[in-house]
Amino acid sequence: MSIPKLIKPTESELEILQILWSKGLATVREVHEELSKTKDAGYTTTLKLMQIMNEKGIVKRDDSMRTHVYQAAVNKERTQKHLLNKMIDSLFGGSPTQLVIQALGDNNHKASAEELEQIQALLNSLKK
Amino acid sequence: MSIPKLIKPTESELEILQILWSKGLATVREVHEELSKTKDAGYTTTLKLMQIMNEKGIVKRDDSMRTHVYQAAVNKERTQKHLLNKMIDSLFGGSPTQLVIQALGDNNHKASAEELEQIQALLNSLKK
DNA sequence: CCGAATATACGACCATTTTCGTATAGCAAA
DNA sequence: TTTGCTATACGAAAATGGTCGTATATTCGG
Repeated sequence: MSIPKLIKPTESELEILQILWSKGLATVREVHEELSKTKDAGYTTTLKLMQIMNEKGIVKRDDSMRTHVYQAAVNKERTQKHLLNKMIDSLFGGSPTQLVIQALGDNNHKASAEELEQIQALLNSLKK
Repeated sequence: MSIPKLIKPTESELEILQILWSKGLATVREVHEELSKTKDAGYTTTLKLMQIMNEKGIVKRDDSMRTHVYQAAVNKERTQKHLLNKMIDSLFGGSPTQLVIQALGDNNHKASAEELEQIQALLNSLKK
């Protein structure tokens, strides 16, 4: 069994990963278009980033065509969990509860009744 | 009215902030001693970090004595919330629920029965 | 008063991340 | 085939974060 490697994507890499996670497969141009909506950077910048991510093994690419096709090489949930753990340790003294409380009390991202039920269900299963 | 400025502490700065939040007031040496428990860096490194944090306004210091006394200049809860929001947006598609689920399902940081109750209480109050 | 201990200030170095200019090649329409 | 668009490759500058050496000042014990 292969231990999931320690991945620590940078800010920019995370932005690209998000796009790849949602698209599945994408070319540099597609990623760049998407990125341009919220960010202002040149095409070659995006290209370089993705090339480096490829070297790091964060993404995979099919370069059999002239236009290369990329996809994420790291698991979304695992990456989320990993970064979340880091935040729990570095910002919440190792207590996920504190984090959860802050997250739920967040007024910018209100949770819907439906979502609350979802959490309730999880909570119930944890209580046992 | 002045909106609290956007703070984005680095990893190292966060470590120092944690110590300052717990101690209230502390000298560079005290912070350094504490830091040394988990990290291996020279005294002047810690000093420099804290000097920079002072310039950035992340910490305040009283330099009326030879040995300066530092304290955090940013609010703990607000900083937590701010960084949490960033993570929710950048990694969980804006859904705090997804984050909460990941956090509660974390096996590295198991929540105690007591903590679960705490979350339950919060959940109850949110449901109304 | 002298020297050791301890404090801050400051500059420099190094690694990493981010940025982009430029070179070069494929491709397709005229 | 020539022109123009689009692609990748590559190198290098710029920005950032972290590290520490060294200089200098203060304090205190003797």
